Amino acid sequence: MTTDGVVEKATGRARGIDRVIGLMEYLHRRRAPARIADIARETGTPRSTMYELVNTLVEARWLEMRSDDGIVYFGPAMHYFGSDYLDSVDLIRKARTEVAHLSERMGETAQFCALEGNKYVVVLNEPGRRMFRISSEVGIKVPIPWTASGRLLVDHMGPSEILGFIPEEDFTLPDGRRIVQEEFLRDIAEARAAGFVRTTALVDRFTTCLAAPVRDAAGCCTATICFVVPADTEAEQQEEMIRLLKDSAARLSVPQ
Amino acid sequence: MTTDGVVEKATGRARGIDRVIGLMEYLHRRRAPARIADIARETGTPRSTMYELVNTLVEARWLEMRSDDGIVYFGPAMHYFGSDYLDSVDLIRKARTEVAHLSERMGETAQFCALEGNKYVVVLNEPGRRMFRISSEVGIKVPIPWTASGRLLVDHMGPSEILGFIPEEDFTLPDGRRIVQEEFLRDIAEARAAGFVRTTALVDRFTTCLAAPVRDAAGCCTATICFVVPADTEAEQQEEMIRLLKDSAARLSVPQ
DNA sequence: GCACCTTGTCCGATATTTCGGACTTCGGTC
DNA sequence: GACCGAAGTCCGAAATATCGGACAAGGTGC
Repeated sequence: MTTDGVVEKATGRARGIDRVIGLMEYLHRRRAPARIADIARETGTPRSTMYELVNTLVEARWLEMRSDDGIVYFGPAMHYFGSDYLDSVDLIRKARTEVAHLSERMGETAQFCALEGNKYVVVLNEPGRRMFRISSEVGIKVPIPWTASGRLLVDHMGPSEILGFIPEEDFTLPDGRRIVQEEFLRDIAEARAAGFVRTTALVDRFTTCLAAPVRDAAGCCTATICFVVPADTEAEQQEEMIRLLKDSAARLSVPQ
Repeated sequence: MTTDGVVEKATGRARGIDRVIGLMEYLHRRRAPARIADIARETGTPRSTMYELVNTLVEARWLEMRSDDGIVYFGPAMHYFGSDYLDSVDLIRKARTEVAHLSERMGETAQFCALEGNKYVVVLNEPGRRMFRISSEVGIKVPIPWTASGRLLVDHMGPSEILGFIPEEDFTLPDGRRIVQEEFLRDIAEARAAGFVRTTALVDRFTTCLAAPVRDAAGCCTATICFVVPADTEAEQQEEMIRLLKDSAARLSVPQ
């Protein structure tokens, strides 16, 4: 994966701001500090340009030098801006409280998820108290059929609309298995009727995901709130989690 | 307040990236969505340039159009990058758990604070359950003497070093009152001995702040964890909070 | 010691981005 | 209905940011 998105003219010249966007998105995909030269190579940016830009960004604290060895990653300024964003969106602000309560109460990973285009993203993630934390990565796009929440987030569409909306290749799981479209559509209908959804061993063999829909005034599922737990979690405990999720989801939803 | 920081050549020309940094910092200071024309004026950027940049940033989801009326504010990408930052810093990741527990347990606002240069900043803020939430703003620089935590964060320095480190004008509170330097130094010594600090009615007349120090291997206070509560909170409850803070702080500190 | 690779800095040329200003809409006010 | 200000778009000119390549400083393997 190289340039992606950076519009270069024929000469290979690009605006600094476009280079910076490419750089930040690269770091986000990578989810780990990177060497400047690597960033330059992977984003298709000339080395001298990248050094120049990184210096500017480090000064602004958008990036941070790690282990003063030419390794950089996101800096505190990104957290401050992101925090401003979370505070500015009413639904997300309320969801933070809910997710925190859920995670604290059950000691399991709780999340708040939504659609971004035709992909699923985790918006909020509060890890549980487990040693080996089960949790997806915030802000990473994932095919809709790979997730429990995905089955709720498209439930306002008709079957053909859903299949038109989700790219064909998204029905193939990371391990190569295929999700049968009819089963997927059936899951969606059942989830809608039940007011929650449960999936087990979808992307991860030992994980169960429980999710409840957050609905807007039109009854459209705009987001979900969910637990991510080990697949062998006691049935009774799962029932309690579903109750809690439904309560939280109701508080976040616009009363019908 | 205009340009601030944006290095303009004599002609008034500046790099796009510098303009963008100015724009984001303006929004952060403002803490509210802004009209594009206002951003341009307030940051000293030509209007046509600002429109161009905002379009680019909206497309990248760094900014978001609010109410499609030319009003913009931070977008989800900032949250994703900020989230990556939080996860990448070990101390902050641990502090998130502590702050969440504290806030949940007592129902009051809990925070994790640090120094940024010679100013104090709130890094993590978990609001309590109060109707009128008492809470400072994440990522906003505040003079050290205005805060309880500030009295811990400089306790590795000598008196003259401290007074040299903190700008003279930072001893003046927002309402014009002066903090006497000798008293400030005494507070610091007492706080160090007690292992916590309490301040009341410093910036805000009705607020008490309780803080405990997080120390590194050298015993230097690199951060604090604190509660922000109404000044009339029962003494007994405050004692419990102090106990909780000390426990949390100990878990975050490097064992001496 | 030598060859080789990587990191980081520096410099001049030129392709391009920024900038100012003109212009069109739109909405409100008198 | 005329006037005014604000929002947004468009365009050509020129100041300059980006780029390639050269270079120095380390580090490593043989």
